Amino acid sequence: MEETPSCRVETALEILTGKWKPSILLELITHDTLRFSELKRNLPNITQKMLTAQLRELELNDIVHREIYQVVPPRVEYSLTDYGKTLIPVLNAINAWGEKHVEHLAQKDRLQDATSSSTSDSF
Amino acid sequence: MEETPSCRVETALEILTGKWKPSILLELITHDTLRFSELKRNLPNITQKMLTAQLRELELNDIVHREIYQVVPPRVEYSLTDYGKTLIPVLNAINAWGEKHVEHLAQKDRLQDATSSSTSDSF
DNA sequence: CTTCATGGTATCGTTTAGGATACTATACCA
DNA sequence: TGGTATAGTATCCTAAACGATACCATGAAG
Repeated sequence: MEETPSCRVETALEILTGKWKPSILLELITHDTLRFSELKRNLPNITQKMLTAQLRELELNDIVHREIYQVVPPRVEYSLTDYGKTLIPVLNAINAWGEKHVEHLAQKDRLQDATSSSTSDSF
Repeated sequence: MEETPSCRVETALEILTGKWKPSILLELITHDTLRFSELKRNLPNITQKMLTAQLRELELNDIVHREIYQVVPPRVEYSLTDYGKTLIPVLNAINAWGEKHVEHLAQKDRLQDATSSSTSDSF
C-alpha cells in the first residue's frame, strides 16, 4: 500500500468488491440479523464456500458480527457491526451514482440509435 | 443484471474496480489532461496493455474522453468527461471512508496488542 | 442405530484478471 | 537508408477468483 489518496479508495474498494459482498451487505442492511442458512437462501446462486469466505473477510474487517450459539444443529447469526453501518451512506452514494449511470448510458444509446438511424433511414 | 438495489452498487463498482482504474482516475482528476505516455510515466508499474484496456473501458462508459491528434508520432490525450466528473464526489466519499477504515483497523490492532500483551506480560 | 439439520471444510477444476514480451505503423530527422 | 518517438496490438503465460462437489461433526428425534 502506498500513501497516495487513490490508495484509500482502493482500501475501501477491497472491502466492497467481490462478486457477492454488495449483495451480502444489502441483505444485512435490510434484514438486520440473518442466519447462515437464511443468507444462503436469499442469495440463490452463491455457493457455501463463497458465502463463508466473504463473510469471513467482512468479519475480519469488522464490518459484520458473527454470533455463534452453542447448540445442535448449529445456529450462527450474522449482522452488521455499528462500525459496519458507517458503510451504509457510502453504499447509498455508490448506488445513487449507479442509478444515474444506467440512465446516462440508456440516453447515450438512444442518441446513437437516433443518429445511426438517420444515416440509414433510407431503409 | 437484476433489479435489486445492490445491482446498481455493482454497476457503479464495475466502473471503479480493476487494479488500475482508481489510479488512472486520480491522475485525470489532478492533471486534467494527460497524454498516453504521461499516464504511463505516472503509473510506473502499469503495462501498456493494461493502460490501454482500462482507458478503453472508461471511454466506453463515457467517463474519459480520448482526443486523437493526427500527427506523427501519434499524440493522444485523455481527460475526464463532464459526466466522468460526477464520479469525483463518489470517489471522495469512498476515499474518506477508506481513511477512517485504516484508522479503525489500527485502533483495533492496538486494542488487541494491549489485551494480548496483558495476557503475556510475564515476559 | 439411523436419519436429519446446520454450518461449515477440503479438493479439484474452470474462468477471468493481469503481466511479460514482442511486434507494428507512421513520418520525421540524420 | 536507418534510427527515433508514440500509441498502440498480438500472443502467451501465471495467478487469483470463483464454482462444483464431496465430505465432516454434532446431538436430538424416531
